Amino acid sequence: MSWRKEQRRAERGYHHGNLKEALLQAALGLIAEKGAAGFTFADAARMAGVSAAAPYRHFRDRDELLSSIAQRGFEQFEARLSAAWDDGRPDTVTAFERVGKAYLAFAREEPAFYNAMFESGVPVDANAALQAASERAFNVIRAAAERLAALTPPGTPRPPAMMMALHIWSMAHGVASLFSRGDAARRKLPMSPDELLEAEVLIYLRGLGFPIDRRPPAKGAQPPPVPPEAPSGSGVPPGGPWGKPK
Amino acid sequence: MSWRKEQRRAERGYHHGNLKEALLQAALGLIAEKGAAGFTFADAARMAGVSAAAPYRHFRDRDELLSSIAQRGFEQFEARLSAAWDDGRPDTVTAFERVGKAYLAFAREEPAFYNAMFESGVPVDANAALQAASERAFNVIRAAAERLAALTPPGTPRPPAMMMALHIWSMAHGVASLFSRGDAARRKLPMSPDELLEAEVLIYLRGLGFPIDRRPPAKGAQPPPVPPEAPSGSGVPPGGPWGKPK
DNA sequence: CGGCTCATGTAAAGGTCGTTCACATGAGCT
DNA sequence: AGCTCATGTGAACGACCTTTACATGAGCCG
Repeated sequence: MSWRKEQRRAERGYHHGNLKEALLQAALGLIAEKGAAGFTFADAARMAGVSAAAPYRHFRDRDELLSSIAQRGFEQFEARLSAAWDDGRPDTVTAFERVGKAYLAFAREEPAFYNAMFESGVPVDANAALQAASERAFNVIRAAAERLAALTPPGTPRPPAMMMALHIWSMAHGVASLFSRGDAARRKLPMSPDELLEAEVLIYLRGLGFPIDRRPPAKGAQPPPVPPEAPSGSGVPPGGPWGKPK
Repeated sequence: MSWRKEQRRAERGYHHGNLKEALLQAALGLIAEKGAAGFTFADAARMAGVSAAAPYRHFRDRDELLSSIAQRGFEQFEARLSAAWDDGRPDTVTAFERVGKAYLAFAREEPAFYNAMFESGVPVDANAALQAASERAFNVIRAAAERLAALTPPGTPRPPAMMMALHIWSMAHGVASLFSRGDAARRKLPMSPDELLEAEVLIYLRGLGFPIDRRPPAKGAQPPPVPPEAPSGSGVPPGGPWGKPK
């Protein structure tokens, strides 16, 4: 079994050259497989082909590696939410919906990052950079909420954007955490997490007075979902995010 | 250091007498202190005054202890949600709100249970009893949603109760998980988690067509009778869940 | 009352981890 | 060519999880 290590050594020499990056990648894979709790520093080192002590040249301890991953996660998260938001194009509500979907997509497609960010026990304030990254990601939601709040139809009280942002975040995180990942996904559901979240957000927005028409996740092209920022006078249209009344 | 063990032995004899229960209690305390990840089987044994191997007479392994705790947690959770629901008294909406508060209160007051139930990585289906307990707890929310759905004002489409229940659960879990516990609570908020969730649920319910007046837990009842509910010190000022429009 | 049995506890040992420390290596600069 | 310092190694420590062989004694049976 030792030839393996010798071979590695032969291949890459005494110095790895890019160990820090290799460790981050290895950890990412391991977390995706076994969760942040199951991931071990030693495994990451083995996977990178170095001794168990080597990682300590690049990370103070296991927790620092974990919080580095969480930080990167928040950065990618911000990028994806930003892209989804696309500065509110083509219209605010549609873009807002897209952000919600992007949230779930990230949780689903990047389980390792999501795990490190929200389920690993790494405190948000473990690290200034981590905290900053986390806030930048949240600020995407916050900015979107700001724009949405500014659109409240006349006659309706305008909700604080911060509160809206927190609400949306809690919905997205709740759905992702309960129904959309790992063993949590084993709960039997009458609909997909995406549909669940979409309906939830639409109902919520309607509760705020937004004129939301019925339009689940369907793609069947209807008229432009919401005419560009023109609050139609209609109250609560028939139908609803969940389909036809019974 | 060994006199300690000897003394324990002297106090209680070779056989502990109630080790299983003692281990559960010890684990509960340790989880509350250091989280499910930080809790160790050995520590629990030490705390109960037995050798490290003794717990294996009562639990197959560490995970089984954890899932036992999760199961008990779901049982107590169900009890508290049921009590809060109180079969919909005095009126459905008020009782529903109370369930939401009870959810957060449980997450806050029983961090060890909540941790074991939702954040420990124990899969819900690790154990048939665990899964059953989890479903019973959810069924309280589901039953409440059912009653609420039956109340939808005429002319409004009736949402599926199951979906409502899942929405409410995701909101409560999202708020609890992000803002109401441990280091997550370190995020700075413009309002308390309780207020946040309450506003969120009210807005959601309004989105479903419920005639929610713009003032959550207040006592001065308007159309819906809200007699003597404890004001619960909610700091939500008049003017709706979010305050006055600007 | 005496003895048997089996649930319950103990000690010891093997394996894995996280972490530290003294030492080895070699890449890059002078 | 030689020096230096970042980077990697191996060995060692203590803690944990888990298994195994053995010890204890509570409860039952005759």
